[in-house]
Amino acid sequence: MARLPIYLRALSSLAERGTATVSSEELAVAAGVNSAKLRKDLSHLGSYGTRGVGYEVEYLLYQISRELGLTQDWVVAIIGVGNLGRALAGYGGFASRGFRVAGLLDADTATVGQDIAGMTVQHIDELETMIKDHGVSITVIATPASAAQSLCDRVVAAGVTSVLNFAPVVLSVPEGVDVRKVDLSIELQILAFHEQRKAGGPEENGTSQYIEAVEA
Amino acid sequence: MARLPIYLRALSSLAERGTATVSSEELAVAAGVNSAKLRKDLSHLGSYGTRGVGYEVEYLLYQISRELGLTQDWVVAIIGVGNLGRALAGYGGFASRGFRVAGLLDADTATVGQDIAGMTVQHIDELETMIKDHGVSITVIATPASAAQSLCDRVVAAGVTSVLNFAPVVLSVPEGVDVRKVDLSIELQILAFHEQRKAGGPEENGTSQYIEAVEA
DNA sequence: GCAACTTTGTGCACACATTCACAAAGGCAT
DNA sequence: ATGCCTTTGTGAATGTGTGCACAAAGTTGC
Ligand SMILES: NC(=O)c1ccc[n+]([C@@H]2O[C@H](COP(=O)([O-])OP(=O)(O)OC[C@H]3O[C@@H](n4cnc5c(N)ncnc54)[C@H](O)[C@@H]3O)[C@@H](O)[C@H]2O)c1
Ligand SMILES: NC(=O)c1ccc[n+]([C@@H]2O[C@H](COP(=O)([O-])OP(=O)(O)OC[C@H]3O[C@@H](n4cnc5c(N)ncnc54)[C@H](O)[C@@H]3O)[C@@H](O)[C@H]2O)c1
Repeated sequence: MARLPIYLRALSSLAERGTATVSSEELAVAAGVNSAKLRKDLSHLGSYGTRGVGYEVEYLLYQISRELGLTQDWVVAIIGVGNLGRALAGYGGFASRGFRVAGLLDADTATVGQDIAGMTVQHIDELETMIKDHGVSITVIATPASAAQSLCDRVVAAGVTSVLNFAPVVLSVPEGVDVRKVDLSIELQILAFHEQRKAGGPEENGTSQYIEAVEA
Repeated sequence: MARLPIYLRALSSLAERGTATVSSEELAVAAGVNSAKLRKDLSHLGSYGTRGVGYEVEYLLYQISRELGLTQDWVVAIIGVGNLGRALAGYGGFASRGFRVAGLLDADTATVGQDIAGMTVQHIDELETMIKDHGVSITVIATPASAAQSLCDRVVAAGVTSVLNFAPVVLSVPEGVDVRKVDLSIELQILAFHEQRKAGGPEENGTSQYIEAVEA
């Protein structure tokens, strides 16, 4: 379930504050969801709550981590070390959740060899070698859209079955490979859509030059 | 509908290639969705297709842009000019869709005054002034989690009703304000979850030190 | 021990999204 | 014109997610 990471974060925050147990209602508020939904989500992992009391924070933390596969480390490679790739490379939020960046790869000869966040950028020709040698299981693509599909094909051919894509293209992959997409432009467009609704209201017209006939 | 931006991108790509009309089937493949779903989505905007032929690319492009509110410009402010904020500031994909970055704001005195992507970083104290003077309608928060909620409160108080949040916290806002969240760590965790499923399969056990009793 | 209280886990109803399948609609060739 | 062929738009069936509401379960106080 896609909400487990949010619960995990809320629980971590509670654990740091020294809270021992938490009710579904409290945790739901912290996670920004309905308490019934939270209980239903958690019940899918098993019965980890105590009626009349709530959930033991540390125990639930462990169970969710295990369910998400965070009790083991995952090896990540970042392809494309431009503006975005650099930001990702230097981001501390990955390592803290068991995601280890094994390497950075780029095609630009001026970028290859640079030291970024304690790593040396390698040439994209090393891609397959790096995946095999470091046991990379998740690949992040942060290149221009034009290069994304062929790079995706290469990492899939090298055995990677999880890809996080920042390029604004729909990647096509064989069955069994998971692609998740982060597209800031789409997020902004969705905000703009709602913003327009709020401002304009339900005034449905203004097709301007395209309208030719109107029915009664 | 959240898929319209994807259709928009596919259509733009077709338009560049000089395609005049496209069938729901072709467009669905390009967007990575089912063709019936695509037709139903488009039918919510009105009847813009021609039976036996398909959809006129330019016309549909305009209709979707209008529906999404992209026929007007939206003014964006970016708060927090760190690793991520810099990448966003320099990203060309915003301007090309009618999102104009009006300003960059930060609290760090070493960052304030720097020129980034043709803009001078302003001090966060200028936040309210900037929002009013430039008519900012969408705010991007790219600060550490600890500062996000109070900054969010400030922009909402200043009249902004759309926020794109990169900080790993659940922002609480009054009704009528839209918040969208981009959380890379969550994306990676979801990939890890599926990766574990693929590798481990349905071997459900291994609760290790926590297990105490097992039923038959 | 017992009763009152709290909180979980879940049955149920409802809303919404997805997909299939097909009739109606329009273009095109003859 | 006429009939065939393609493709839309949508009814209906199915699936999925959400939230209410409550009984069962467990705790705490007396
Ligand atoms: N910067 C942002 O805030 C932002 C926001 C949304 C989406 N994106 C998307 O993320 C991607 C990267 O954005 P960016 O701003 O970092 O772009 P960028 O141009 O700064 O960086 C792209 C990097 O990819 C490298 N590259 C190009 N072809 C390659 C190849 N075949 N193999 C390996 N590396 C290759 C380039 O050398 C460059 O270093 C783009 O697709 C962009 O649309 C970026
Ligand atoms: N870098 C990434 O790839 C990445 C990935 C996922 C999430 N994030 C999240 O995005 C946010 C920013 O990440 P980053 O890597 O750019 O961090 P960063 O530390 O590089 O940048 C944060 C910036 O915010 C500024 N800031 C702090 N408090 C402020 C305030 N009160 N008002 C205005 N500005 C303030 C700081 O001066 C700094 O310039 C963080 O919450 C991080 O968790 C980053």
